[in-house]
Amino acid sequence: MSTKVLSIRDIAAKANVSITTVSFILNGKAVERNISKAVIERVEEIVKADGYKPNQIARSLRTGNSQIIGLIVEDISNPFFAGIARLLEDKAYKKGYKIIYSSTENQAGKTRELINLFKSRQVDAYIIAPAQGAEKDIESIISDGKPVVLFDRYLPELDVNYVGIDNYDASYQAVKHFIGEGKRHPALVTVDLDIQQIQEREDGFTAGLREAGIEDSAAVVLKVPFANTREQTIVLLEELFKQRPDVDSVLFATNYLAISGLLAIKNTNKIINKDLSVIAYDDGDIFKLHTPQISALAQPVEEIADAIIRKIFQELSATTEKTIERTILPVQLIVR
Amino acid sequence: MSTKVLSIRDIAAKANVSITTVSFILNGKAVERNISKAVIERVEEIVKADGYKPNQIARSLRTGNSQIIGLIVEDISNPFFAGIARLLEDKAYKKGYKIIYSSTENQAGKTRELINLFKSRQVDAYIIAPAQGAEKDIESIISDGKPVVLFDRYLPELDVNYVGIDNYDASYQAVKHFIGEGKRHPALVTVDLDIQQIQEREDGFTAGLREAGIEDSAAVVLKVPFANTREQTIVLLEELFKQRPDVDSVLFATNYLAISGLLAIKNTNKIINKDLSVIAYDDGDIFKLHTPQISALAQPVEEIADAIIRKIFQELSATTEKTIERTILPVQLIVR
DNA sequence: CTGAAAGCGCTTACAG
DNA sequence: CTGAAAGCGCTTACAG
Repeated sequence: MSTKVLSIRDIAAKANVSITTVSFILNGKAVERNISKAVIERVEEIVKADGYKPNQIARSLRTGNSQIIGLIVEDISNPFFAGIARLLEDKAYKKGYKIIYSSTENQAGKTRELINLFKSRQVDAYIIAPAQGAEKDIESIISDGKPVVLFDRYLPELDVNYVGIDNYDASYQAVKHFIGEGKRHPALVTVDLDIQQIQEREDGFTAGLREAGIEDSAAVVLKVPFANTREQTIVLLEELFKQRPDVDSVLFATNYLAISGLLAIKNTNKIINKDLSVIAYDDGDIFKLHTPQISALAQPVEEIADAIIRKIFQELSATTEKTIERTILPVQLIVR
Repeated sequence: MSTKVLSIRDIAAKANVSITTVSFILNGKAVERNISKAVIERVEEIVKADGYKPNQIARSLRTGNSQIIGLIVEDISNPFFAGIARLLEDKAYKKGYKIIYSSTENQAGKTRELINLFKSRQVDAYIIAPAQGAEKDIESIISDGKPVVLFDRYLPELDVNYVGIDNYDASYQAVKHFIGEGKRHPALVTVDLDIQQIQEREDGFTAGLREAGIEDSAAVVLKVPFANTREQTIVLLEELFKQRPDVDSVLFATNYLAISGLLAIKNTNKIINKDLSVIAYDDGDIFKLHTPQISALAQPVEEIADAIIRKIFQELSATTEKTIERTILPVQLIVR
């Protein structure tokens, strides 16, 4: 039943040459090795006819690289990460690289396991939206000399490539928009993670308020526990709207918080755009389709994916010293 | 800069034993090999202290398996596939397996490349939502003796495990619901792919109409080209609603068609639930959040993932003859 | 123009 | 209770 898989040895035998010759032909070094046209053609024909594919495992063991890039995100089913993953996959594919990905659920332990897994699979480069606490593990791959690009979340202690957005400015834009609409009581609904990016989203928010002459003490900031189920979050938000009826605008710091928030608002008697302005981080179909449509801080996903891939391949082909690059991309407020 | 990676040889040297002994200890065969407690402890301590991880590439080359399952879907950024991927990832992880995934964009050529890639990486099993035309390639992995489970799409010519839903009955339920609401002119918006699953969705629809005494000739079925951009699809749908003002209910055969459809309906003067009943295949946040909420044919994703994983691991541990299993799960119409 | 041989880091049948 | 050695399928420095 299990058909025998061909090896380079089989091809060499069929073609009456050594495996060395076959290997050189397969790796495009036939010309530089002055292998005769006749032999090249003979071997290529046999390879094609038999559908021979070199065993990448053996090749990896020998060469130490794998043509695989490891991608580590918090949750691949989050549309933002799924979208980035898809873009990275396309772009890497065109250069002959594959992406393998896995979710960490924002646990440093799981991140460590994944990094170890990827290490033991000899991935050639890493793209990581890191969980807090993963610093040591990330350092270890950097010191292995592998290209590493962090995105979405930044680890300040680490001297490493990063592609992200200007979270501070994004939140600031959002508040400015609220104030421009005459709102005086904006709220921020964020997550209780101690992540630089999340902190920046809050800082931009409070800075915007301060500029508008609204005191810090008047600011409404709700930090939703990361581990909450959606149902728990909805209850929490309903409570917020009940206790603070003066809130006239809300900025949601993540797309899933915005979704919970919209569901919570449905259960109140607040009417969006009349009683309450809403802006969500990350754009998506869901905000376009909502009635009314929801304004969003759209991350430039295409540019993010481009910047990541560019840096990865720059380092993969680097002969010279690597330079750390931090790319901060602007976010566009889409008003609807 | 690049710290030296440890090998089993280094550990053996440090512990003053042979690599054979280290290997047996690492693979939990220390007891059956009667290795002394002292040696076991010494080796384990060194392994731990040095953070040694066996090179999986070498292990794969030697054993012929990889503890990796390959997942091939049409588009990982589609929420249905992203959700399934995440569930499979969790379930496989618990059994010590990793999932690697890639998107085919429904092209047989890309499917072939991916299968070849996975083959050359020696994945242990395959989970595939197959594109039409991939039959030969799938046959080749089956004849390699690897476990294969298809899902979402079925290839009738192939004698292979499958996990799917009862598409015929789902569409039939939807039509029945429309008729129960007094609708007499249901439309089906589907895709022009020649896939069994899509055909079944149409067959259930027309069967429901026929049962209600509505003639085939009166049925409105729009087949949207697969390659359409969203904008093209929206134009097409607006055209449909203009030309067939009698349509009083619509079943969308995929989640992305429903999204385009809802956007198109926004541009007409039709009011959902008043002028037009809507049911979408695949449930999601987007339908829950829409105003009004949209009824959906919810695929039992958890059950689908469970059935796939169960079959995969059953075959991976199979000592006896494998039996082909086809699991068809019921779909629930969620009326909103 | 071409090949024999070493070696990547493991596992395991065999021997003692 | 433990180890020497073969071999998985490649790549490549070296030799001719």
